[in-house]
Amino acid sequence: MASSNNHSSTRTNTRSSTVSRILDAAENLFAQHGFAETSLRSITSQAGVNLAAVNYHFGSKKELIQAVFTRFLDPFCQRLSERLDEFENRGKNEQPTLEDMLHLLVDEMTAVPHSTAQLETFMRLLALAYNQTQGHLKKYLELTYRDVFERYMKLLIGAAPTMPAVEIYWRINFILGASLFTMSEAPTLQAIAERDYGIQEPLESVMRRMVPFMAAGMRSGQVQLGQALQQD
Amino acid sequence: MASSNNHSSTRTNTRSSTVSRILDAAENLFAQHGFAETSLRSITSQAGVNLAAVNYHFGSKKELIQAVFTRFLDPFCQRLSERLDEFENRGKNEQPTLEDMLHLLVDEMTAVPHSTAQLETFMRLLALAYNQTQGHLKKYLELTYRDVFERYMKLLIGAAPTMPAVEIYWRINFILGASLFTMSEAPTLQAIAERDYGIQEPLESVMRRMVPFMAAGMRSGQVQLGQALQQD
DNA sequence: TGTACATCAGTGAACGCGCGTTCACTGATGTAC
DNA sequence: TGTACATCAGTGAACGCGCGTTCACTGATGTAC
Repeated sequence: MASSNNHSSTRTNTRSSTVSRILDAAENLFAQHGFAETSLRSITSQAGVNLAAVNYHFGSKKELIQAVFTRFLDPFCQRLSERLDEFENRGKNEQPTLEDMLHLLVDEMTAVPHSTAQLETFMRLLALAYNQTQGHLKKYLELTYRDVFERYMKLLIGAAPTMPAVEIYWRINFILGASLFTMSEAPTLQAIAERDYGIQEPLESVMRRMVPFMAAGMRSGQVQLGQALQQD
Repeated sequence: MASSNNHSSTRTNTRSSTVSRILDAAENLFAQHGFAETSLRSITSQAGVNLAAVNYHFGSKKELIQAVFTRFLDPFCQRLSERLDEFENRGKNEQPTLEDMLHLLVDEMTAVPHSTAQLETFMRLLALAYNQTQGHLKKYLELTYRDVFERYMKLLIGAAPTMPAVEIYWRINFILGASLFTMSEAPTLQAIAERDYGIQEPLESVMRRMVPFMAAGMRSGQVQLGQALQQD
């Protein structure tokens, strides 16, 4: 059934809402229960379509999972790539700072989804994908989006303070982990924050909170002459 | 079958190696493939025991999963609790620092497992457990280990710099996320570090790298009179 | 304009498979008298 | 010391269930002549 997969892009009648209904339902159910724990029956019944429609339109459950990610990541990487073009073309003395690079990600992640709820949902999916140990999904994502990822990393390393490359490497992973966790657990964490501190804030605001934390972590141990107290 | 579960602790003949063989196999396979993706058949065949032995000794797959966590977390929390006693009894002017509190966790986590490999395995399991959305596991862990967790948090907050409580709350979650991610992905990340930078280091060393990063992140934006450059 | 055919989205029912769990059973060990 | 019984760990085979996938089919729409 892999060949019939092509129809959905060649024949993009807006009436083929079945495809997007399936994607919507899959996105939410996967985020709530995980990939293995979500059955095609629960997806198709929530979407109000026939069970066989998933295999008809996507070929298999695997390919449906990939399609859910593609729908978010394609426009995200497209936008990110354009912003990276601009950064790369800047002169030597107007290179982006660490904070610029971090805010850039927040900007583009919040730009793609239709709602805050959808952003939270997708962050959960990203974290789930990362936690998959030996699945097809991780390989698929690495392969598909490697180019943009590597361009971003190059600029980020350029903005990082001078220190051994391996130290930068580890700190970038600390940042990545903090982001994935915070955003994928956002709804839970926000609820606790509201209950315990009475403070209600949108996900984007939480993401902005991460920037000074991460920038300071990256710069830790680095002697900053004259600018020790103005770094965020 | 829940009642037959009690035997394994009352009758602790060392010959009941079936139980620990099952736990060993389950620990590794769960970490490699996730809970839902690991069948009892694969666990029992790797352990070299009969399929029905899991239900006989543990009652159900759910309870096996919980037992895997208990085996690590019980001694860990026991040790941690004793260290917390000591910290809590200290005088006002010898309170533990942020770094003390972070190193404390590293100390006790590395003390429990038999090998580095087992530590990595267990960190994967912890991250998997956290990523479970609405499972029995998260509730079970929260309920069972809440007390020690809350005592640790109280001391950590006491060691944190003066800033709005909600800011501390978010930053602690950033730390938690960075830790879970780094440690659960440790084998992969270590392999990349060795390939790209030729540096081979044990997991404990990576965990120690996190301490200054996190401490600096926690203190970001905080004015540090006179001690600005000696904080790690 | 009318007819024949091809293409497509979508359907209903069934398929085989692997899963967690159950159950009657065996054999070894410990205990009571 | 010997016998009867209870308790326990472990077993082999089967159970029913939910899963992803398949397949023959329908009906609507587009195209060729």
